[in-house]
Amino acid sequence: MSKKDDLIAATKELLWQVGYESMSPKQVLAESGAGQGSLYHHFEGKEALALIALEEVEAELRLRAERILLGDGSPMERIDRFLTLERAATRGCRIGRLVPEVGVIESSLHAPIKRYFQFLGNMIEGVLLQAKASGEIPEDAHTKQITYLIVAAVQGGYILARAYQDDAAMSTALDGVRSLLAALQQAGPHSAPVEI
Amino acid sequence: MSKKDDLIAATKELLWQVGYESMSPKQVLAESGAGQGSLYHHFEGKEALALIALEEVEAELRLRAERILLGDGSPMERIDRFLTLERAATRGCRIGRLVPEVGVIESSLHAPIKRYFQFLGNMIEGVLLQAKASGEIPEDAHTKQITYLIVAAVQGGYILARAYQDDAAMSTALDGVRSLLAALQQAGPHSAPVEI
DNA sequence: GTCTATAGCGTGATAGAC
DNA sequence: GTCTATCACGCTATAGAC
Repeated sequence: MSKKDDLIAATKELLWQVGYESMSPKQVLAESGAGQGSLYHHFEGKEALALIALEEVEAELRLRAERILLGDGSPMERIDRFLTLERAATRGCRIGRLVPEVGVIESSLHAPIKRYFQFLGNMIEGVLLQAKASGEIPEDAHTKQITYLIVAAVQGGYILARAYQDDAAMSTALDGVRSLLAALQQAGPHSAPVEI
Repeated sequence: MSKKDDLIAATKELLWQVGYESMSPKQVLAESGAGQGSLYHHFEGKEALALIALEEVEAELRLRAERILLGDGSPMERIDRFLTLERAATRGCRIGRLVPEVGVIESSLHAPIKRYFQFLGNMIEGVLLQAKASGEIPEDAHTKQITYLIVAAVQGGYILARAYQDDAAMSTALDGVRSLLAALQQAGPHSAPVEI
């Protein structure tokens, strides 16, 4: 099982660093120390290997989010802890960075990506509903919109940090969310959110 | 000048659709109808062609943002119009979609990208400062953080829409920003934003 | 289960005719 | 200024020895 695991580990790293389309089996072999045959013995090809690797990444990120969002503290404290998580901002999101690639969206790799965002959204919205129930945020706050905003701000924060080549850009964007959520918590129960 | 322009137009389209690393000169030739020699007569190579194309995209997106953010209406109305701009959400941002690629960030293509985000940030923050001056938002609102949040929400909105394969996901995220900005406008002048 | 060798194709770029 | 023909190389995948 050793070489197989080495191949998966190398693929996880390369998917993060160079993405799927630009990741060559040759690079995977070099990074893992395996020979040509090992890859095609254990996996049907590049896509099958990437799928296994990506599903592992998905599990890791889900676990990290779960630990915080189902952890200690009031609902809004947990949201805040999620927003202040330490992230390798300029490296980009291990899952979100793959989304622009056509070869990802139009292949089996789309499934774990969509699943991850759905999971994260459900998790965050659940916490926001708790915050509403406990009175931390107004009754009429739009939890679905705020959920999507939080996820988008994280993803966009990665993009900004990479564009500026500066981790701080992501923190600034996420502090913006925290700042507006703080204002929401101060607002009365009838703060007239946007109509759709 | 005809074939040269055709090559640039084809490159702009392909940069959007498949990105930089996965865009082959062969594709550009097919899409533009030009022959092999035309590309290398007018440009030094793939990177030089992509740079010209990307600078044109940059100019187009700057112009679009400028028209809205320096246009009619109160400052916060203009921000709102920027957030409700019609966007090809599932296609992704023509500039932001290139950011995850190593070959983009580590090449001459990085410059127009960074420049665009700086321009957009300056523009939005300028409008937020006007909003502050006119009393539309509280004196102590953190304009830089909110600026970064707005840009990140747009970029992340594109990612979400593409991950879900649903344009509505982006609108929902941006409605989240609009909703929180509306709450901010309702809030008093001492709404205690997050401390950094 | 792991390796080396190699196939078949597409890439980015060049040469040189018209 | 535009074209076709071609180069050297790297890609994904397969074959077959050990």
